[in-house]
Amino acid sequence: MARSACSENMGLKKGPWTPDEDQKLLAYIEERGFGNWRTLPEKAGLQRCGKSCRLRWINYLRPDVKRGKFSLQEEQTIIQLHAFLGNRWSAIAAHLPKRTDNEIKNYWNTHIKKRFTKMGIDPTTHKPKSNLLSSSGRNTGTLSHMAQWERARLEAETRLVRESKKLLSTQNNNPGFSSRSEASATSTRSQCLDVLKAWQMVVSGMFAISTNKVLEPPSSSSLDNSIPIIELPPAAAASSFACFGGIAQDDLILDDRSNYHVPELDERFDNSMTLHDTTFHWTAATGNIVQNFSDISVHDFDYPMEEGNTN
DNA sequence: AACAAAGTCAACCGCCACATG
DNA sequence: CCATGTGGCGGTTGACTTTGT
Repeated sequence: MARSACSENMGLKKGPWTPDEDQKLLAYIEERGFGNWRTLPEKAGLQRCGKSCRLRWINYLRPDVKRGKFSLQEEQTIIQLHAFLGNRWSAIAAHLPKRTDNEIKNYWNTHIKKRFTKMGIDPTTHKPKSNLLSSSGRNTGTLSHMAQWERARLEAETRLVRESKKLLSTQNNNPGFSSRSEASATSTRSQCLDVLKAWQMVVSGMFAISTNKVLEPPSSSSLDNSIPIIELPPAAAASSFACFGGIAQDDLILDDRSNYHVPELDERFDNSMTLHDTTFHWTAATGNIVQNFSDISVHDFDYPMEEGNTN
């Protein structure tokens, strides 16, 4: 049976929401929870389709939605995560508390993307356009490897969220509980700052290797063989992890090959994917990308400062 | 002041994945 | 398995606002 799209639902209103409609939706959800989006509009006395209600709630009415300008930190996070994830806005949004995927997508398309283009950087690959041909092999290899990690991790997160949904379905009709999406997002956030952590470690690794560079022949089967692998000297690696990654030095375990592991990440990766090796290998190829991030992020814009940020 | 162009962002659309029967 | 319903996602649109001439 063919499904009817929102637009095909006769007599249903489209376009901008009125304050009255907002009030109806809000009141209904506060009182009874949202349960089934498809049947909600009728119960709430709205001439809208369920999808429209859901979107309005998620992007605008939800009490924990943060609106307004993006801070410098938020923007950096978006850029970093976009390098890993591409246009997976919901995954990116999971790392930005109180921001919606739609808002992030809009911000990317209207602000960041333009700035990238202006600076001659390809917004898709995050690489200077002039370097696309010459260096694509190296960087693409690194990023795709990282993306592989992240893809697998996201799959695991999806499973987690699905499990939590089952739990939450019992709470759905509790008026005090605002939204499943909210709960899912919260659950996801609490579980998965790994990417950011990992990225920050990439950055820290890059700085650490600047004076202690040790090149080794390719060793990991999971890495592009053309990429020279840089092993962080234990001391440098540990201190930089502790500084940048938000991971205490005590959390790191040194294995018999002098590689550092983060048990928390190891465990999570083990649960979510097949990794040949969860040891962190940072490649020189990452360097220029990170440099680009910082160049771009501080480029001629006024940023609202986060509380407590003295930059 | 009037108009055009550019920018912004809320909302829609179509597709997909997953759950359920 | 298959059919169907639902929620969720990313791409896109278009109304509205701001900026430039």
